Amino acid sequence: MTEPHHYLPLLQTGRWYAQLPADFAQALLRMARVRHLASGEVLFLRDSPPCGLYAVVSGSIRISGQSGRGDDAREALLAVLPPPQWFGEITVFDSATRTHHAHAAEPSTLLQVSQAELLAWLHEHPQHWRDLAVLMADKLRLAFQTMEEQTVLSAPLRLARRLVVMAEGYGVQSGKGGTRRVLAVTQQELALMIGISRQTTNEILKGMEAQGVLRVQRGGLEIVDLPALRRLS
Amino acid sequence: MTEPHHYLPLLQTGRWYAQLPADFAQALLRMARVRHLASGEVLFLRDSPPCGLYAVVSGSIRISGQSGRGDDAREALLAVLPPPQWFGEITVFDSATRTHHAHAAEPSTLLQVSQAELLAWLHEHPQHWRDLAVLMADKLRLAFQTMEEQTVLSAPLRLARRLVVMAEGYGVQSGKGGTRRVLAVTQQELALMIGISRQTTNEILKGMEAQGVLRVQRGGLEIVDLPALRRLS
DNA sequence: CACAGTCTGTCAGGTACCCGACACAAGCGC
DNA sequence: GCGCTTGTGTCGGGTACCTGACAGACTGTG
Repeated sequence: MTEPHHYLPLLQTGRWYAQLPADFAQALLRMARVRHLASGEVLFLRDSPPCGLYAVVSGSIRISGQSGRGDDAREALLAVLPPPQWFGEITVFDSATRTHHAHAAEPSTLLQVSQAELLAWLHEHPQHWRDLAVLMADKLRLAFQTMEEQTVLSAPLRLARRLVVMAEGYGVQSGKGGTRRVLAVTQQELALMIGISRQTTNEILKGMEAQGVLRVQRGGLEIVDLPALRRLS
Repeated sequence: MTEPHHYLPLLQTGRWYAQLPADFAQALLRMARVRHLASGEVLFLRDSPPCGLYAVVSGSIRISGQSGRGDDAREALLAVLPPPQWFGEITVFDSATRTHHAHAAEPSTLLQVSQAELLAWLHEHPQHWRDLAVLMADKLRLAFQTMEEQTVLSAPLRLARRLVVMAEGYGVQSGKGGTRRVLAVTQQELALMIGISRQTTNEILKGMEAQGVLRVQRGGLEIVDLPALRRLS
């Protein structure tokens, strides 16, 4: 499984990659090299220099940050990215430092396209800057939506919406790709994502379980009735 | 003042525009046309089709959204953009609908670059897709930072940070451009931006005033000690 | 197997913030 | 000048959510 092109079928299920012009899609795969990460291993840290563009092809990557240094440091979890999500594109554009930490949440496999190689290729094919920017546009739309929900909605609604987004793979699925019924995320992690306590998360989840919307399991949960979950928000 | 090039000196004080390659900077100005908006006038609404790229050159533009339709609609205010901020670029990349409403907060002047003209020009100069994308990258970085603060920090800290960001013109100033000492924003608007109530906002501001960090005025506030404000966060 | 580590479930007490209410001040049209 | 609208200042009661604590369940490891 060290051949990047092995993952083409998987990547094709991603909305962004599937809609790329063929030459760009092929070039990305050609430039990519496969990397394996052990559980918890660091991919990059906040404020570190650019190291290219990545795609998750197995496992999942925790994207996190932490505000407040020292002992009162509180972790903020932005997302846990599942395959076939692409990430790390901001620094390709501005060559500045990383906005977040990226760790493997479990043993994971990535495709890495090196910054230098990608820049060189885009220099030769500048019309594809736009295609890469579309990836960023998708994230900005998602970020705006999340920000608005965070300021306006109550904790139960935020949690319901977040579960919907996660079930849909952060909008990454292309059409019939279907949704994830089982989300392997602890209650603690959900709490960090939406900015509430672990206890409150548990209480809300239990309430949803009582309504038959989902089933709580150890280390995750299973979504039973996604339409109902969507209706909750 | 109907000549776009009249605003060149102002635009040059913006970090993004100032760093653009000369041909792109000139082309934007050449394609721009001047638009005047009365106070409260609508520029575009959420979900409306693309209408191009804008720059505020006088007055200010309220970027807002609203979650929850019907009577329980709560407004969320994303930002009140001052000159020389550029905005509206997401739809240039993906041709999808607007993410927010845009109203004039006061009598305002804008430069508008039409979607079709800009796309045609970029088709001829594709290497400048990257430069436009840098504008989006700046916003995504700011959005990530805001999201993290929103989930991790308490109301007083969020308010302090927001005031710092606003004083610095949302990071738009280039170097010595200096900071805005007077922010023309009501307590109600501040409350909507950081997701707290008007009353709490008032209480926090009064506390800061007691510390001599700022002065509260009708319809706005004056920042007296920006370093102290920064220290509060 | 025993044991440690991690995750879940639940309670009780505290508090940050919300909501409704109302008085007051400043600007704006007539 | 007068009233009208918009924004500020402040209070008191309610509640959503937090913190800390601890017991129980599951899982991997020696």
